[in-house]
Formats: sequence, C-alpha cells, structure tokens
Amino acid sequence: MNKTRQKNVSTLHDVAAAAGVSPSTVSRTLTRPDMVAEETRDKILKIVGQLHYLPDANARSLKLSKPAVIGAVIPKSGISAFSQTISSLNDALDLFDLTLIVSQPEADSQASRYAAYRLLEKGADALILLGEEHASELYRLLEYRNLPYLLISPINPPHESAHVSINHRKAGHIAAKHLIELGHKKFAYIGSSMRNNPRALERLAGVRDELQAYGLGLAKGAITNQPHRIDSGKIALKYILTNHPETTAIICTSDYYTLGVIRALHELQINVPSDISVVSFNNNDFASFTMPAITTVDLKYEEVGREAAIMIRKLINKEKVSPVIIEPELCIRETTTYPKIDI
Amino acid sequence: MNKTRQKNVSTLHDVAAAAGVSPSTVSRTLTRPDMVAEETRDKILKIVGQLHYLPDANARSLKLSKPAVIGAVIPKSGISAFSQTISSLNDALDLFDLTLIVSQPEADSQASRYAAYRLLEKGADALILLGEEHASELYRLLEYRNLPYLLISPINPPHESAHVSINHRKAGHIAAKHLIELGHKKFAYIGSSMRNNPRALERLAGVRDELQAYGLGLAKGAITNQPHRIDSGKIALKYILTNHPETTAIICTSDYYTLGVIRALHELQINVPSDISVVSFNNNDFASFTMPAITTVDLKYEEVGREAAIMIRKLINKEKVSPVIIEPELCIRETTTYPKIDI
DNA sequence: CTGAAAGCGCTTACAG
DNA sequence: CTGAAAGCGCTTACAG
Repeated sequence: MNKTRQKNVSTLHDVAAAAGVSPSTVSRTLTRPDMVAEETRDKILKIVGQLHYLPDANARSLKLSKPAVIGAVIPKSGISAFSQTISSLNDALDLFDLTLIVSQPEADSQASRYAAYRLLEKGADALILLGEEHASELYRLLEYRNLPYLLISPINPPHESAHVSINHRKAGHIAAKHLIELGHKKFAYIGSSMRNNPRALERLAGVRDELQAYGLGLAKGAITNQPHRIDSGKIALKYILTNHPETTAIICTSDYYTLGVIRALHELQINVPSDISVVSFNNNDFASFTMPAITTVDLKYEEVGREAAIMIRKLINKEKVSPVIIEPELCIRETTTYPKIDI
Repeated sequence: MNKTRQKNVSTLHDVAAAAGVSPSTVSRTLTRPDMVAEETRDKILKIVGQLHYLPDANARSLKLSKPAVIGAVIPKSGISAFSQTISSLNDALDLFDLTLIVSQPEADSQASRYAAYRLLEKGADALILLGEEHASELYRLLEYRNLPYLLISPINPPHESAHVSINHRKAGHIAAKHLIELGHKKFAYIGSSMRNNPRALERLAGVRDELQAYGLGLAKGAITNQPHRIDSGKIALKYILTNHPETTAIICTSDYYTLGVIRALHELQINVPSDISVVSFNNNDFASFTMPAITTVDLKYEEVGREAAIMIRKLINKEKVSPVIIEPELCIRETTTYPKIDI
C-alpha cells in the first residue's frame, strides 16, 4: 500500500556521491578491496560507516544470481522432533553464507507441496524436504527447474535422490538387541499413531527383524497405537498388560511417549526397570534428567542438520554427492535391566 | 565460482515469448489478473504451468522494495527455551506473507550485533531481538536506517522501544505466592548461572518481592547458581540442604533444572512433594509427563512469538504500536503441596 | 586504479 | 486491454 515509505537508507550511489567516486569503485571496495587504491578505499570505507551503508541483498543476488537461500519443508510431527535438526541446519548453513527459511506445514503431501511452492516464491534456490512422501508435481517441478534438493530422513528414498537419512531400521535393531542381550523374551511395542510416520514404522520393522533373528517375536496385540496425548501411555500400557501380562520389556516410539508409559507403570506399582524394562528412541534433551533416566536410541537429529547443510552446498556447487546414512547410537541409562524372572 | 550455472528456469520473458504477448501483460496476469482479458489470461496461465514458471523473488522485491523478510536474533540460551517462540513466530509471520530468517549467536552483545548485521545483509527489512542488552552501535544503526525492530522479552526495555515482554517478575510472584498459600515458610532458590540471563534474575526478584510482602525471605546462601549440567541440580541441592535443612520449598529457574533437582531429592530419599515442594518456570512440553509432573509457571513462549509477529507487521506498515506484556500462568501439578511440619 | 555502460528479472506509470 | 520504456540497486566486463 504505502508506496511512499521513505526509507532512510543509503545506496551505493549515495556513498559514491559522498566520496566523490563512481559507484563501481564503491562496489569494488566492498567486494574486492585489493582492486582499489588504499587511499580511495579508506575514504570510501569511512563514508560507508558514516552513512550506515549496507548493500541491498536483493539487488546483489539479482545481479549475481548465486544460490543463497535454502528452503526447508519440515512438516509438523506433533512433538517437534526436528527442532534440533532445524537449529543445527541453520547454524551450519550460516557458516556457508547460506540463509535458511523454513516452513512447517501439516503432515500432508498437498500441504507440504504448497509449502514448498511458497518457499520457492520467497526466493529459495534449493530445497530440503523431510521424508520422501511428496506430491509428484513437486518432484516434477524440482526436476524441471533443475533445482538442487535433498531429502532428510527418508525411508525409501526415490531412485537417485540426494538424501541424508537416519538408519531407523538399525535403531530398531539396536533397541531390540539391547533388550535381548539383557535376557528379555517377552516384548511389547508402544507407539503413537504411525499412519503418517514411516520413520516410526521403520523402527518397528527393525525391532521385528531383530527379534525374529533370535527366534523371538512381538505378540499380536502387543503393538499399540495411540495418539500422543497425556494419557495415551496409560491406555496403551493397560491394554498390553491385560492381554500380555508376561511382558517384561517395552519398546517405545519416542522419549515423550516413554514418559507417559513410565508414569502409568508407576501408578500400577510396577517398577522400572526391575519389573519391566523400557527403551525408546530419540534421546531428547530431557532423557538423561528424568527419573529414571531413559535408556534410548539416539537418532542424531542434530547431525542430520549438519550433514544436510554440507550436502545441499555441494549440490548447489554442482558437486557430486552420495547419500549419507547416519547410524543411531544406544544410550544405556536407567530404564532397562535384566528381566526379573529368568527361566 | 561457477558462473555458467545454466539455470533451467523460465523468466517472465520466456513466458511472454511463448504466449506471444509482452512481458508487461504476463506480469499483470500474475499480479492483477482482472486487468487482463480472460482469453489472454488463460493462454498465459497455461504457458506458466507448462514452463513451471515462478517469479524471481529477488527481482520482485527489488522493484517493489516492500519489506518482506524479518530477521530474528535469538542468542543461544543453553536450553533452547525460545525454540517454541521461533516456531510460533515463523508460523505467524508466514500468515502475513513475511519470511523469517533467524540467527542464534552466542549470548554476548558483540556476537549478537554481528548476527544482526548479517541478517540485515541477507536482506532482513526488520529485526526482532531477544532481550534489550545489545550493542549501542546496533541501536544506532537501527535508528539511522529507520529500520522497524522490536524487542522480545526485555526486562528493562529502552525508552520508547517497541517490545513484547513476558512479565517475569510476576512469574516470580506467582511461584512464590503458590508456595506461601500452601503454608511454606522456608524457601530456597536454585538457578543456573544468571550472569547472562536478566530474565532469570527478574524472576528471582519477583520471588523476593512476594516473600517480603508476607514477611518471609530467602536466606543468604539459599540461592544457588550452577551451570546447567546433568549433576548441577544435585550439587545445588546438597549445598542448600547442608546450609538450610529447614527448607520445605524450592523454586527452580527452569523445568530442565527441576528434573535434576527432583532426581537428587529422590536419591537422598526426600519425597517430592511431601517433604519438599518444587515449583519452576517455563512449562516445557515434558513438564506434564514427568513423574511427578512438574508444577510450573508457564512463561507463554509461543504467545510471545505470535504477538511479536503481529507487532512487527504493524511496525512495517507504519502503524502505531503499544508494548505488549504477556502474563504468565501457574500450572499446578504434582511437585507442590502443604509443608509436612506445619508449626 | 577508475569510470561509463549494460544488464540481472521484475513492475508500473504512461500512452495508445 | 496491451505494449514500450524506465528503473529498482547492484556487479562486472570493457576501456582508458
């Protein structure tokens, strides 16, 4: 509306005029100082300071057309698991002089498609997308425009796509193996609704793999889905205890969820870990501070952000990239131990 | 480097050529469709689709010079208390078609000054700064360039500055009052290092105010500072229990910190809340899931983000703004109760 | 070492 | 309803 917005902002021109030189020289002073005579440079720099001059980013990148802004589409996952990823991505990108803009749409392929469009309209030169389940139109646009992009934490990355993924299946293996080595035989799995969460599904698959390798299994009904709410841990737990009272070990899809399960266990006077062991995934900040401290498989979300920054930069520079797969790591704390009744 | 980066990107020109019209008409079709004949419009829109055309954000905003990107400087506070603020800010800004870019420097006025400069160079048209302790050069630059900016959660906002603040003092009042009403008489305060955290200091002041109003106080040495680490809660607690064994209520500077304190209390066989009550600040996601669930004063960090978005938009539109003060709210859960020994 | 000129991709009065 | 032209603020060959 207000087009007469008088910006009290000096331009290259103003600086040039004040210094009695041409705009070209001011520009050079700022971008390649060694091409300018010291005397001229000093004079210009002084004026730059006096006038609080700052180059206009839009004009500069219009001229340079060098990719500078990275858009990230990170759909909301309820418990903001990826805020660490976003934060580390931002820091790492900043080191490369790249700017991050992020959009957190609802978890839905159409919503994330439009989120991506908006990011592109806002000037994103490259895209980082969470997961692989995106609208085919989006993939087509990306290919057509030849836009650098990569997938973060996909489970089945489309052929040839650049990606940095977390080995969720391995995370499942690790969690299950830990319990097996402790001597557990009867397991249950508690997760929130996994409809929209292929990552959680993959961890479950990993757990199954591992169990099977030892001739063990997850009884039917020993897998429970509940939306992530304050009492969902309790509901899930009651269900399992009713149907599978022999359970000595529970694998939980996330640390948040685990909190609810531990509470419920406590209310039922069931001791963790001596009666029932619990392992989970993520290793959130609070996991080591709780009581008991949570044994969990660290999914390395920060590392994902750092690696994604490195990879997107290579893509922008037209360098070859190979997929990066991040290996999760077990953090043994206080919610797991040997089963009580060892036959 | 690679200047021959062949961008497979169509421009307004390409679309115009393909449609057999002038660039002006294409531009109008996209920005004010009603100024263009339906037939022309349809033809153009079709080509736009075929060519996957997306306007160049830099060129557009260079021409329009309408503020579109907001920079936020949110120094790292160890326990990422403001990630909720950033997230809600991002969402709210997006609704206004504003783009957020954020920088999280170390907590240091020079570091945040340079962070602000970088944001400006990256194209920020307005700034949101956490707290009020910024380099005077930064304030001067902001004033000189007439840049819209606001302060988030300042304690002593500079005269006339736009800001959305949290009533940290009131938060202190609320926490103390809750304990007082429960009948507590002997209090201790545990916080992490408050050197760089005027907000935590202000909460402490609030606690003192309230205590004093009831003729109570915080004994010397009943205030402990420890860096926020896994065992700092324990160290702080031991100190307090040694010097002030009569303590029945502890006020903790954050929910994270509280976790450590509860653990330590538990290890010392001191029951929470029946032996000692604990209140804290923040109301982090996990606070209601822990065991016991944490009684805490919600500092409303998300609301801060939303309000900041609204205010910065007004500033950009040259509208008048008045400071917004957000009132904290007590969440009573399970870590507080009446003192055991009520004389 | 410095300047004049062209141009990055758009938008928008101004004519017609 | 549409087009030619100017210009947003920069950068960078190209001359000198």
